[in-house]
Amino acid sequence: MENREVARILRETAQLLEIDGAPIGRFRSYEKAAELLDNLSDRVEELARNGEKLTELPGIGEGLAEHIREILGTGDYSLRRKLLKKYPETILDLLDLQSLGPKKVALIWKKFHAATVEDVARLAREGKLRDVPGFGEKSEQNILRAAETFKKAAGRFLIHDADETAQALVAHIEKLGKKIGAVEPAGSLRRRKETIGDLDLLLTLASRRSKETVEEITEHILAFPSIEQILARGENKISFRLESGMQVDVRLLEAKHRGAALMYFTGSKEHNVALRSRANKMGYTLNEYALATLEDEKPVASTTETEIYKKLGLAFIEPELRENTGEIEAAAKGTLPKLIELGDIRGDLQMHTVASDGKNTIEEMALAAKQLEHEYIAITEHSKAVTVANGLDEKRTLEQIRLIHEADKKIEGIHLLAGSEVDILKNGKLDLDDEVLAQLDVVVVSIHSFMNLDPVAMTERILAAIENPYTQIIAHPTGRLLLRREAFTFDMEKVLDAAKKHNVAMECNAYPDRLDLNDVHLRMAKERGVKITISTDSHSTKNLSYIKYGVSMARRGWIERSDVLNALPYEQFRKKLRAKPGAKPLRHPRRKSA
DNA sequence: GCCGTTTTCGGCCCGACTGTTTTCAGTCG
Repeated sequence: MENREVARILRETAQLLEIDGAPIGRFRSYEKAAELLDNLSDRVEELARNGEKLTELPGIGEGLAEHIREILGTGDYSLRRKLLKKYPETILDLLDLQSLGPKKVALIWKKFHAATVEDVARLAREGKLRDVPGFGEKSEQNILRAAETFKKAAGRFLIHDADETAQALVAHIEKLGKKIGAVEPAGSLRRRKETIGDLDLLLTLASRRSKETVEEITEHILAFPSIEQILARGENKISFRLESGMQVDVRLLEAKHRGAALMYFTGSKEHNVALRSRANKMGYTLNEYALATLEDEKPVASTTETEIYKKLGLAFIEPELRENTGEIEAAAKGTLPKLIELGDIRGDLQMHTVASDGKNTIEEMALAAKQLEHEYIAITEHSKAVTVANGLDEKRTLEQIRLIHEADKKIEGIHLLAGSEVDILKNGKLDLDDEVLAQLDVVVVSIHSFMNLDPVAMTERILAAIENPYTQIIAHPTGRLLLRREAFTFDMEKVLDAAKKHNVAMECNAYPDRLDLNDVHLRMAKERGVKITISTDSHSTKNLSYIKYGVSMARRGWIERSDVLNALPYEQFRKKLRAKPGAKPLRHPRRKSA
């Protein structure tokens, strides 16, 4: 059983307990256990099987250890089942409705036995909810709107959609000119998570807060086109929903609070909770305004994040690391990684041209990559098994190799490598003959079919591909498509161990729909010394800039420059890439002037 | 249900906003 499945059962139990009116700490324990498992790189099933003490995990005591064992053993949990006899499972959907929380959901259930979004929406439409204490006409309207949104979308967005929206909003707000200070995204966008729920923007006022300026700023922000609904409008916060369904929160703050606010609203929630607990132990209290002494609430740091971390005895923690997965301990010990940066990237090792399913030619891709200051790229068309993408067979691949090498001679300032994104067939064999594989400069392999194999067969399939002596890089290893398709299930640990053994690199695919490997897997790879490549999988020149999303995912995975093959200069990169059978030593590389 | 530099009992992050309740509970992030 996967960690996230155990976590889901625990989280649902927590929600049901909360609706059931359990004491705050009890359901919090279940919530915390679920968070822990979601972020654990070890499989809890393995830990339990190897007789490891689950109680050594923070927040897991005798009770929860026993519950987790029950879940692993039976696939379900008796308390959850018991609660689900009392409440229908759909009641959990109601918690997703804005303005409804556990208390109100419990009231609605008690009075009407309504437990689906549709039922509650009908009660609201019929004006029956206003008789419940704590509800009124406004609440009914809010519930109706929330029910609409619930139907429309799961409410999460890809990082580049959020990025674009944030840029447009920042540009709009910056038209206020000198009336404001900085406008900057916080929240999960600043942490560079792969999907974003709400957009958090922090607006620093240019001078002391006054009613008139706040009013003027608010009016201007709310004139942003494509606002669908205003959710809140206070002196500190404006919330609205865009037509895309994305919710935006803009916080207005004074410059002296900027560091504390940035920290607070960047999160993650788990990181903040841990920081506040640390602050408490050190005699401080931390909120969105300042770090202050517990004794007399005297502020000691608030303007920059760096000074607040410093007062807490911590090095500055990059936003991508703020998930409470060991970064605070590392910051205290001074052992934080020096994360890879966009500027470290020297090449891009996966892209397509018009020969398969790309939009641009070899030359166009090369020139666009040169603009991004890449030193080298690999052109990697699909192989013949991917018929929908016009994959290349052996003959066309050989011709493509010739064309790439020809273009390489013509184009100055960038090395062009002849690659292929070779399909891993159902049985683990590669989709091109060895003679052709031998002639490629870069062999990237990946799965595009039979994605629902059982975990054992899928693991065997990928291991077979790794053991193939021509394989150099496994592309988008888990096959997930964000918000659309779950990852394949296989034994990542075995795969990574094999990759290490055979010097096969694992890709961090930078395409915003993929971002695969993810942060947790990248960290597992790093711990084993497996090399990483960060590539865009571009299908047009425009996609080449997606490399930044791959870099931020790598940063979330604690990856440093030395872990990444395509952060190496050209010649070193070619030397470090897995050597193929019969490969001649690299002929004296022609010096390419940049 | 967990946990301890105040603690083996009693608290569990904390402040802003909304709507309705005329003094505050519930929700949200």
